[in-house]
Order: sequence, then structure tokens, then C-alpha cells
Amino acid sequence: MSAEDMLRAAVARAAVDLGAPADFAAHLERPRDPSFGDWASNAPMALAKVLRRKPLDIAHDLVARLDVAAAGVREAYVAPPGFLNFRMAAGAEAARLGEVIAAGAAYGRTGEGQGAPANVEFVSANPTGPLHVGHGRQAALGDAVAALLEATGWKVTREFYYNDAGVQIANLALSVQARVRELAGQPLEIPEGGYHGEYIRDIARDYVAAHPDDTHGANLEQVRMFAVAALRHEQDLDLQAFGVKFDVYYLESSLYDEGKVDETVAMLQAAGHTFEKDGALWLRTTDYGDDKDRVMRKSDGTYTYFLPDVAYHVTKWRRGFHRAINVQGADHHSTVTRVRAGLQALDMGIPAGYPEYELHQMVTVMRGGEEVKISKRAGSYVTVRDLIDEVGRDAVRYFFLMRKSESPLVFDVELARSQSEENPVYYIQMAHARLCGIFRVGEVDAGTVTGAGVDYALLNSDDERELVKALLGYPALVTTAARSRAPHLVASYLLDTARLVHTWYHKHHVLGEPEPIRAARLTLVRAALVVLRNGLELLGITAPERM
RNA sequence: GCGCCAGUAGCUCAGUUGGAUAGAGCAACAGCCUUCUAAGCUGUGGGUCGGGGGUUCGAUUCCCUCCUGGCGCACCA
Repeated sequence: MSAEDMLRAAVARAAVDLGAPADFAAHLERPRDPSFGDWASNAPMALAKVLRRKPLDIAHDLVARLDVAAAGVREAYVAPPGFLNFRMAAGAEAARLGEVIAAGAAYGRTGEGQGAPANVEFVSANPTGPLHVGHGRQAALGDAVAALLEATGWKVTREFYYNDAGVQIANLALSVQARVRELAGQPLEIPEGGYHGEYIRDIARDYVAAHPDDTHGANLEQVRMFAVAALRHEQDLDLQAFGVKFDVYYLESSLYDEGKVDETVAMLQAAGHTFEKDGALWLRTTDYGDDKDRVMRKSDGTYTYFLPDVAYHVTKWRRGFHRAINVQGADHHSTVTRVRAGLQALDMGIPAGYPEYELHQMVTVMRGGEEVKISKRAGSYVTVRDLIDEVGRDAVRYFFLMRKSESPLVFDVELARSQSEENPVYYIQMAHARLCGIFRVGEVDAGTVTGAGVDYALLNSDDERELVKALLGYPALVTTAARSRAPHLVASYLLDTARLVHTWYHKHHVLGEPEPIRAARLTLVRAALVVLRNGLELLGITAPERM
């Protein structure tokens, strides 16, 4: 039992003695201001109502009854308006650094998910163009959310859904065909809703080279397949450059090929939630919270996008993913209610909140102080690879993750480049590299630093105590970030912790100090390295040993 | 008009199940390199947490309402 748990239990025990309900759970927190001690509890205020007494009176009674020396508490005192503040004995908290080191790469990981399968779907770009910055944000976010779930005990599958069927792909095929014909000397006629990007011209050229027998693009199906394959390959290269790996690529077309779309329609009809109107087949999504009913099968006999979406999520459920998280742009939020409604209408026992959605706001790209309008159709573009080439993979990852997903993100390309020296990601990496330097310069084998025999009371400066507290708070941070699917909390934590490291590093030396101090500080350094490395790993950012 | 998201320091943003004097980075100003990386450190100034109600011992946090901005409201995805 950790000191924290012992302290919490002791407070609860004393509270029950004073008449609190037997199941009273004491809340402990790290006070923002160190002058309020190392731990604080609001128990007296929480108990004021049920005990019908003043918080301060309760607080004094609690302190009188508390026996917390065993938990490492040096001093327990009352602070208005009714807090209990605890100051820990010297070294009481630092004594746990050995656990951090022993856990190593596993430090911060929990078994909360119990190995249950979880599916994280992200990027899922149509194969109609290269990945742009919006996809970049989603790639960084989805990968980090997946990593957070893995760190908390889920068996994660990273999945990419290719919308390789439907109207957009037809437009793509026609656009490439138009460029092929242009190459053959015919006038350019890109269809309504077609794609104008330069990359379409490249694909057309490659197509003609690969199919000299079809210089006019007469075989539209062949053009389509060629274009989709080419763009999938491009997107793979983008993802590779970004260091994102998927376990499953799921093709929308396979849902049609395998009859899953038809099957879903039949199931919905059998469940009795459909009706026909104006020559179309509708789903009564209003039964499940939608504001209007939705067309499933258009009057021309083809399906709307939402039906394969439902069929696709049925496969997720049947593949054993009873937890599914979809990372999507907020501009798709209208699909949430619809997909869930479709799954509910199947009456197959899928929970109402399935799948979960992590929606992120848009990315605006600034270049030269002006917004770059992103339009696939107009061909105005900033690709993920452009960004990585200019700013570097680590910085791109960090910038995409440093804000909560609900906030819009402005990515000023030139700013990210010009400020690279003051970039927060370098600040964090520098903290890691500096600490590595201590082992390197001192010619100390980090593996020999385990904390054994160390006098932790020597780590008693304010800087050291703050750093120790931050390191010990890492597992709780990971748990919180995973539960709320919020990698930005990790980014923010790392920045704070790196600051503590730099401050400490500046004030305290390790090498050349008397042996007991040197040993204690080396232990602190190694524990800090473990945390920085694990945190950066979660975000998909490297932890360089020297810079 | 309806729905979702946001509004916190000059700028960009954090703020963990409601807690104490609301934080960080950048920018501004003043300092610090003979010692493990100055890509660093120390200090100073900077706020009507969009407005107004409500719940609470206590609200940036929860509820209501209004204002502003973004996104979405297809037999497109």
C-alpha cells in the first residue's frame, strides 16, 4: 500500500469515527501551492453538511484523531476554510523512486483495460488525394489515443477505413480519365465535383505509361483501380514518414463485395425500423434521437454513405471489439447520431454509446502570415509530408497533440520552423538529453542505478521534492489522459516536468558530489529519464540521448 | 432557425471527479556561462476566467439564459 493510500485510508477512518458514513471516501490532492503541504484533503468541508458542523471544527477533530506517521507524514495541520494539509517526512516520497526505476518502460502502465480488445479508427481518408494537415492532426491524435489505451491495459487495433467506393471515387476516376484524355490531346473536361490537383495529372501520366493500350482512358474501371492504388500508396508513404502504423486497413468496397451492406439492409428491415417513401428506403433514425429520418437506399438504387458505415460498425462489433473509438474531424459530427441510431435499430444488443467518438476541430495552416486555403478540388494543399519535411516529425507530432482536440488548431508553418529552437518539444527532449549527459560524462552505467541503499532524505530541496512529486504523479496522469482520451494532458505534463528538470539541473550537480548525495541524485535522474521517455513514447516522439 | 465545439494575461493555450492567492509558453523588461549541454536558468510586470442569473460552505469547472466565433444541418462523404 502506498503512502498515499495509507493517508487516504487514515483520513477516512478518522472521519468515520466522527460519524461519517462507513463508505466515506476521502479525497486527496496535490495542493497547487507547496506552502499548503505535500498532500491536502477537503474532507472537513465535504463532511460539514452530513455532520452539521463547521468545517474548521471537524478539521481539528480529524487532526487530533489521525495517526499518519506510518504513512510518512511529518506534520498534519488545519488550514482555513477547512483543509487538512500534510507535510511528508524528508525522503518519504523520494523513497518510491526505486519503484519507478524497477518498473522502467512499464512505469505508468496499468491493467485497467484487462486486455480487452479495443478498436481505434483514425485517418480513414478517402483515397482521393494525399494526406493533408487535418489528417496529420488525426494521425497524431489517433496514434496517441491508441498508445494511451495500450498503456492502460487494452489490446488495441489501429484501423484505417478506406472509403474506396461511392461517388467520391467515381469522381476521382473521371478526373484522372479527363487528364488522360488531355494527355492524348483532347480538351480538358474535369467533371462537376472532380479533382483538380496536380497529383491527378501525375497519376494520369503514370496510368498511360502502365497501360499503353489505353491512352484515352477508355477503361474507366481500370483507371479507377489504378488511381485508388496509386493514392493508397501515396498515403502509405505519408503515414510512414509520420511513423504511424496501422494493424488493419478495412476497405469499404469489401462490405459490398461480401454482401454485408445488403445483409445490413435486410436486418434493418427485419427489425422493422425502415419505411419506403418517394422511391427511397428510409431508416427511422428519429426513434433513436436523430432530428429527422435518413435515406438508406436512394431512389436510384444506390446506398447513401451512412449504410455502409453501419455495416462497417457491425463488423467491428462482430470482430470482438466491444469498445470502438472513432477519431474524426468535427465536421463529421452529424454522422455520430446516425451511425449509432443505425446500430440501435438492428436490435442486436450493441450499447447506445457505441462507437465512441473523439472529434477534433479543424486545422488552419498559416504561411507567410496568411491562411492557406485547403481545397482538394482546387488543388491548394499542405500535405503531412510537406510539414514533416519542414519542421520534423517530432515537432509536428507535438504541435498536433499539445492542444485538446476540441480546440481549433492554427499551424503556422514558418513559425514552427523559425521558432524551432524554442519549440516546446525540443525543451522536453533537451531535458532528457541533459540527464543522459550526466551518465555519459560520468561514465556511469545507468543499469547499476537502482536506488538500493540510497538515503532518500538527501533529496530534500524544494526543487527535488517538486520533481519527485511530478514523477510519482505520472501513473495517475496516464490514467486520466487515457480515460478522457486526451493526449494533450501528456504533452502538458511533459512540459511541466521538463521545466522542473531544467530548474533542478541548473541548481544541483551530481558528478563530483559526495557519494551519498551523488547516489541519491543519480537515482532521481534515472527515474526522471524513465518518466520522460515513457511520456514521449506515448506521444510518438523520440527521446534523444544527446542533441 | 436547430445541433455540436469554443470564448481564460498583449499572442497561443493549460487548468486532472467543484477547492485555498487562476497557471505555462511566447512576446516585453532586468540579470546569469572556469564546474554534468546557455536548445538552459533566475527575477519583474501583466486577468471583470465573454455578460447575466442559479445550485453550493466554495464555481474557470455544474445548470439556465444571452452575446461572439468555428463547424455541421443532402436521396455528398
